[in-house]
Amino acid sequence: MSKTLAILDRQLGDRCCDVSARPSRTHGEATSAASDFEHLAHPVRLQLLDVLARNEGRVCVCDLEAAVPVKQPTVSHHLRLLREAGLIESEKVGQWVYYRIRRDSARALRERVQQVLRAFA
Amino acid sequence: MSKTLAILDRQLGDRCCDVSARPSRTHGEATSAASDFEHLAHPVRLQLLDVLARNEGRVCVCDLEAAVPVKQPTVSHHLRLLREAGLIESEKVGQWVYYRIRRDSARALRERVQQVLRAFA
DNA sequence: GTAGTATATTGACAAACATCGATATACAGG
DNA sequence: CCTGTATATCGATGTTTGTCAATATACTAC
Repeated sequence: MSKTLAILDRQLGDRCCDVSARPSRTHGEATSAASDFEHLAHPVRLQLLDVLARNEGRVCVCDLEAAVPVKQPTVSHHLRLLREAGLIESEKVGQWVYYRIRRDSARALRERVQQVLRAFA
Repeated sequence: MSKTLAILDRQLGDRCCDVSARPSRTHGEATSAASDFEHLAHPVRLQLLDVLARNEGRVCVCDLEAAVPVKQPTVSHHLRLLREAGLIESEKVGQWVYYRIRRDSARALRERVQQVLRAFA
């Protein structure tokens, strides 16, 4: 009766695809969860977040540039993605732009990620 | 003297880019962490893992196909990526192929991910 | 003003990725 | 054998992503 039993009871020669295994989340929910992972799915972005997390509140772009193996426009590109994702914010001071990690967003992200992964392992 | 102080002490007009903010991980380490996230960064893969996690050990491809909004070759494609990542495994039974999640790998993945995210939030 | 520095944006390009139709392979049942 | 079903693979296509040189913008100092 339960969907698990329906699957277990299937024998050789039975019709397949009884469609008893349904996802617990809609595709839309999966898409938004996937976007959390996408933001983290690049080594440069992970390194940028790492540096920002370890240098509270005062890191300019050229410091970040020195920390990763890509050129300045690419650093700006990844910083923009992280900012659009809400994970970092910036403040212009004189000719520099200081970036910092948004701990609240990072924590919320971590909790959403943990919730997804708890269902798998 | 500490790198954090060096950054905080910088004043308007000072030279920027003292390269004092270094990543705590190499680019290689960041690349391997990023690949963990890449495997999870697609809604179809998340839905497949979800169904497999909730239906212990006996889900055939056509059941999975019914659970996601893409065609059968695309399901096979994503299953291959997940298998190559070590997150799932398959067993051929008659004309069907049953997939299951590898709980040990999923748990190891979760722990690596948690370790990365703990550094940010 | 001019010159120099820091950062963002643009535009072009290549590489990677997602998708699917068509086909191949393998198996089951007649 | 042949027919039908389940799954994988191939090949083509369109989309997204990452990268960087060149340029634009904004600021500082003179």
